[in-house]
Amino acid sequence: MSQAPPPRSEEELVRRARALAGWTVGEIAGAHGVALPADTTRAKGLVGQLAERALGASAGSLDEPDFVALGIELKTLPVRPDGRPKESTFVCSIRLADLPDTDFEDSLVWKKLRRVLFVPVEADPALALPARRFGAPLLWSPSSEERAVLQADYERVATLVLRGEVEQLTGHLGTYLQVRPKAADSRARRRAPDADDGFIWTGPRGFYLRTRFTARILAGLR
Amino acid sequence: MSQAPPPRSEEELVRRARALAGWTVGEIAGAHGVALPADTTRAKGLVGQLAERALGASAGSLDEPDFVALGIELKTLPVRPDGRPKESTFVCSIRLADLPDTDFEDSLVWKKLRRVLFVPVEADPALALPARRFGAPLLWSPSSEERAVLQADYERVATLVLRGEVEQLTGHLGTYLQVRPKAADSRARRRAPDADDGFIWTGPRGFYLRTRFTARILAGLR
DNA sequence: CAGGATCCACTATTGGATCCCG
DNA sequence: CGGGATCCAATAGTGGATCCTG
Repeated sequence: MSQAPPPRSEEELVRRARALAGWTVGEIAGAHGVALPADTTRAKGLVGQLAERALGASAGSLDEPDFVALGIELKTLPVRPDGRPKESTFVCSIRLADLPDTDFEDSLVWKKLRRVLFVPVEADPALALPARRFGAPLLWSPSSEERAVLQADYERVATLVLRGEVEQLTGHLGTYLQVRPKAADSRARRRAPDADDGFIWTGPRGFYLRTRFTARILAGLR
Repeated sequence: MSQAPPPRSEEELVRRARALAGWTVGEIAGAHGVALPADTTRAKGLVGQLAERALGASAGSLDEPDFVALGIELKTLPVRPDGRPKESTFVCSIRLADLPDTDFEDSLVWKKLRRVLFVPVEADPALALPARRFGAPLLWSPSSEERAVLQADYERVATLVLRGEVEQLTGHLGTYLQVRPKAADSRARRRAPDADDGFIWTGPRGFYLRTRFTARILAGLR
């Protein structure tokens, strides 16, 4: 399986992403020697990982954006036939124990969202996975208003965790940044601080960008 | 059919509305000699008119709140078993021709929403109409934030009408104040200004309060 | 018709549950 | 597990259609 070298500049990364546009998932998978399951249920995440390979993302970066040297995070975005995103976008897991001690500026959320390369991919269920096409990429940074909303969403979550109210962390929270379960299944458990000095077990959660937020971004409504 | 005299003060109106709470629609209808259809489909609006009678609203006020002397508008609010409203709340019809010339301060929307007496009424489909109970009333005025949002919603509509874009007036518009059809049926037509000096025919529309807005109000989330 | 509203088929959104890879 | 995500049942929202009274 081939893996492209890291792009040396933002321009190079954007050139590569533009070159991807119009090709199908099947074509790109073939070019990189990646096998595609027939069933999309068995392929969750594969298109994202394929895009990483094709664009030269540093594989397995943990607390950093995908393109570490460029400070750019890569996100594939499943889009409907009309171009609007279908799903929310995973940002990062929530470290419940660290959250109250981490300012937004220093958070992984902010590190990843400061600059994002969105790569749309067709996700019409009527299209078989190999037939789906990559679309024109969008290199995005939040406006000051967007940043303020993201920060407010983050701080609301941090406050709840600080107060030990982790069970209030549901998908209802957040204007742009949403909180959702992030686990293989609902039986997974993590320790979280409780209201006193102890801890409680709760389901692991992640930060996601709401679909309507990425829809605004793609639509160029700034 | 009996009709209560107008209340002489806000306090008297609220006393009457509180006295209504707990009684059923059937009981109040009986007390006022009003017949109730068996079918709720044939009774649309009747509970609202019954509440007007019972509380002494000035019948047939047009461009004024129901209690003209008090400046208070009466709205019955159909609520689910858990107390949350089921439907949006009609405010007033949209006079398409006048809208662009009328500031929010002078609008019928603002005249009616400045002060509203909400009277909840059970609206669980499992309950027959006569068995549905009136709930505890809430005398409400918009906070400054709420007013600002209502005004922004209003002005967005006014702008679209001014530009002749009446076909953009759909239920999607508005954070708190929604635009919806307001007619006996979909064949009804009204004249509306077009982009030039002429007019086009379009369906009559009204301003409504979104269900989520009245839900916030009832929940006391201010 | 304007004011008082609700019905309901359809679509869109929600958010908890789940799946692959290394 | 953490990073890459999507699935899908249930709920909420939409808005056209409709109904009564004066």
